[in-house]
Amino acid sequence: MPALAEVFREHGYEGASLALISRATGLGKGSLYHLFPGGKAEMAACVLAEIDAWFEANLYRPLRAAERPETAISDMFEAVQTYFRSGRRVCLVGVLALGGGRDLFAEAVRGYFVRWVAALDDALRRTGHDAAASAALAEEVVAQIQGAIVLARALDEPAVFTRALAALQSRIATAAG
Amino acid sequence: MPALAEVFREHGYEGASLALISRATGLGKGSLYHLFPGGKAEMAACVLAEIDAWFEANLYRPLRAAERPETAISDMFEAVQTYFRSGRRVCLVGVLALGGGRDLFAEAVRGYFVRWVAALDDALRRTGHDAAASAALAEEVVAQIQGAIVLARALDEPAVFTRALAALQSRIATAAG
DNA sequence: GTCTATAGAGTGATAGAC
DNA sequence: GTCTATCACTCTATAGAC
Repeated sequence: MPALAEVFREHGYEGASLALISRATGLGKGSLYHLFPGGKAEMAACVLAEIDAWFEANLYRPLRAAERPETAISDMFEAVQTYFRSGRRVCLVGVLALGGGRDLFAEAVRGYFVRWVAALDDALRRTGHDAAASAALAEEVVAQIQGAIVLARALDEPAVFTRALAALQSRIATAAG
Repeated sequence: MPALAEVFREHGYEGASLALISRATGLGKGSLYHLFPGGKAEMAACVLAEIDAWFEANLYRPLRAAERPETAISDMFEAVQTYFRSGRRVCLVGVLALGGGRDLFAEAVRGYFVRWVAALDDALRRTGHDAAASAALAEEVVAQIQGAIVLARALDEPAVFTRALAALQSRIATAAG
């Protein structure tokens, strides 16, 4: 299942052929269609659901529930840095947002980002930002993370991603009131 | 040719089939292979070259050459807003950076972003930023633009893109010394 | 005739579905 | 493994310009 996710990340939805998936997972086509009767679309949907669950458990919930929101935000950046492997690993949800099977997964893609922004907004507000500022900042932070992945991959410089996260953290710290 | 670019933007490299390209451009396969003997790869390369030339002429050169860099930066944001249709239109170079024929076009993709960041860095420096600050800011701005496209598409809210550009402009203005 | 642009049937390979 | 559809691509034929 992690192998399946990696195939979609590396090749996108259209580029992830059943042959590639079969090789990466070590499963024959028969096994794949037994596990996912809906075919490739269901495979991608399952991967998306798993990603969503991971982010919900490891990022969104802590951001909303933490007693110390500053710590939760700092933990978020650490988790993001690890998860995206300093920008070497692509965000599948972002890839799907730009193209590929966009219409098929529009709802899941939308939910992922809506909840990320909302959770971060929640945490920022509890650090003392007023409503308007925290909403805008949350949106900027999530967008910057996505853009940093694009730029780090394009330049083949993971340092770009790391720098972007550091800059965001310091902006949040100085903006906090 | 603009139609060709739009097919790659909308469907990515792998997703842009010759059938789609043929329909979108109104040209038969014979014509396409006459114009682009190298096939699909050459079509995408030509589109990339055209995009690159457009950005060079309309963004990079003005940023580097303008007598009033503040105006050039402001013009850049206006051009970006128009070009990406408030985030409704995707950045093909960003799409290629994330997946698809990444290895085929790595050099072109890298050059596009390197020159964008460098040109903006140049302009920012001439507005009074010191070298370190302007380099960091240029990188952040370009990444934020890419991320804003992802987020605006994912949420299906072009306003996200417009807001992001406005926020960047005000950050540049307040940071200027 | 030569050259350039067009169209489209037809190639083997491979896609996803079963 | 077997299906059909579709993939990128090749090839032949045709049109008009000069």
